[in-house]
Amino acid sequence: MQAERLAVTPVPVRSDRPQAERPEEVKLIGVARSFARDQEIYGQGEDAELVYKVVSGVVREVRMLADGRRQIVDFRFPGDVFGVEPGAARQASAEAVGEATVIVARRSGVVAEQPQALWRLALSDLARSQNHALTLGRRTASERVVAFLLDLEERHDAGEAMIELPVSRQDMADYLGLTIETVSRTLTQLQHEGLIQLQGCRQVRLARRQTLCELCE
Amino acid sequence: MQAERLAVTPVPVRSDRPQAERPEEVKLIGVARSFARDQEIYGQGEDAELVYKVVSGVVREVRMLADGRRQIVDFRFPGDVFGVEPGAARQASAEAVGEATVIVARRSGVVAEQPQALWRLALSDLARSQNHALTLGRRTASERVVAFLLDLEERHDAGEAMIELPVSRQDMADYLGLTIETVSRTLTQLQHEGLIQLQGCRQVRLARRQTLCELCE
DNA sequence: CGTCGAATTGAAGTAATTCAAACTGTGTGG
DNA sequence: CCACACAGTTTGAATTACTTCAATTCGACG
Repeated sequence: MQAERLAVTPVPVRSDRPQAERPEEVKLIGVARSFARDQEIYGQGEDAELVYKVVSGVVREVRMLADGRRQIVDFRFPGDVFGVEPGAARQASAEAVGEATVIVARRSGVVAEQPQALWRLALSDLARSQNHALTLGRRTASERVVAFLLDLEERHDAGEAMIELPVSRQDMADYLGLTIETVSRTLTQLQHEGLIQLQGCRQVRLARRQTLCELCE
Repeated sequence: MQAERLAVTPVPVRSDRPQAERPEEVKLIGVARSFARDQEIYGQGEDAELVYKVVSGVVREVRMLADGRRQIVDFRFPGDVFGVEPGAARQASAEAVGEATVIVARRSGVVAEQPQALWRLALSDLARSQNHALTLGRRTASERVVAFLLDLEERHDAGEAMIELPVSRQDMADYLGLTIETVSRTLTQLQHEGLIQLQGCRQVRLARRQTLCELCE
């Protein structure tokens, strides 16, 4: 786990993202740290004095029940800031999905310097979360999977036809409130229906965009 | 729908709520408006230039799918501020659950005067929403209902034994991602297990608190 | 007392889960 | 370079929690 000083954020702004979604970038100046696959960045209940920005890799925010049931509350991609909490204690834990590196900064400093940007961030996270609640509460398995794929594509770098699934089936399942088997079955079913094409288990091409979008209303 | 000028907020702060949850009250100065049962306060897609504070009654925030499936994203009780959005357009609609009166203010004014309080509000709404996602994604029907009852009790005014269910079975169902029948069955089942006592369909007493809490971990 | 919307209860159906087995692909050591 | 091992994924069959559809009951209100 190396640590080095970094000038501001060297992360390219994704150009395809609508401006409303990224109103102003939160700028983090701090130390870079790398985490191994599945390594915990912070844990539920810990002190929430640090905030983070993804440089590379993917991070998942996780809430767990005592018996091990797991809900992934959101994924964080390069450029995303995470770890800002309402109270002193972390409500969720954060883990590196694969190898990931993040910039770490003190919460207090960022709050003092960029209150506006942090507020916007909280509001857009809230909107995302409420959307997620709609998915979890009212959509069927295939609607959930399609919603996830479309969200991925929207947050994805380029407009390439082939998008990379950055997370395992288990992570998809824990994000979508399903089991790994249901996710897998749903993907192959979508493929049979000609709505997507899978290439290995980590590459998807979305076909018939229109139909896919309609599936999520 | 009467409208009159109101001095600051005449709403009593709930004393039982932990301080961390209500770090600083957002103060709204504005016009009071009353809404009839099921009346829309604002609709999905409308311009989000106003913010609201509940004076009396209960408000639900609703997201809908095209075919009518409905997810209640949160309930707002007296003292709660709602309607602050990340963008220009409303992501959800808000409706009065029963007769309700709210204070209305311009977003821009509140943002200018109380950025800090609004930020805290957004963060605590986010925490609530992520918790809700855990419930919707990973909890069973009885766990969901118990979680709802405990949340209600926590937000409830006094420490009275009997708590009033402020919403219909349909609203509970749409909040918990269940059907009205499942909610009803679950409540009677909890009663048979001696975990709650129902008095009519709007009054509940929580018994065996410890066991109830353990059900939600 | 009768009416009407809301809630409860019952029976049948189903989407998703669970349990179990087979497959795939990737890295490792012979 | 091939064979093996192993983790992740896919597929299958049986089960189940929740839904759906259909009555029935409750309770507030004229």
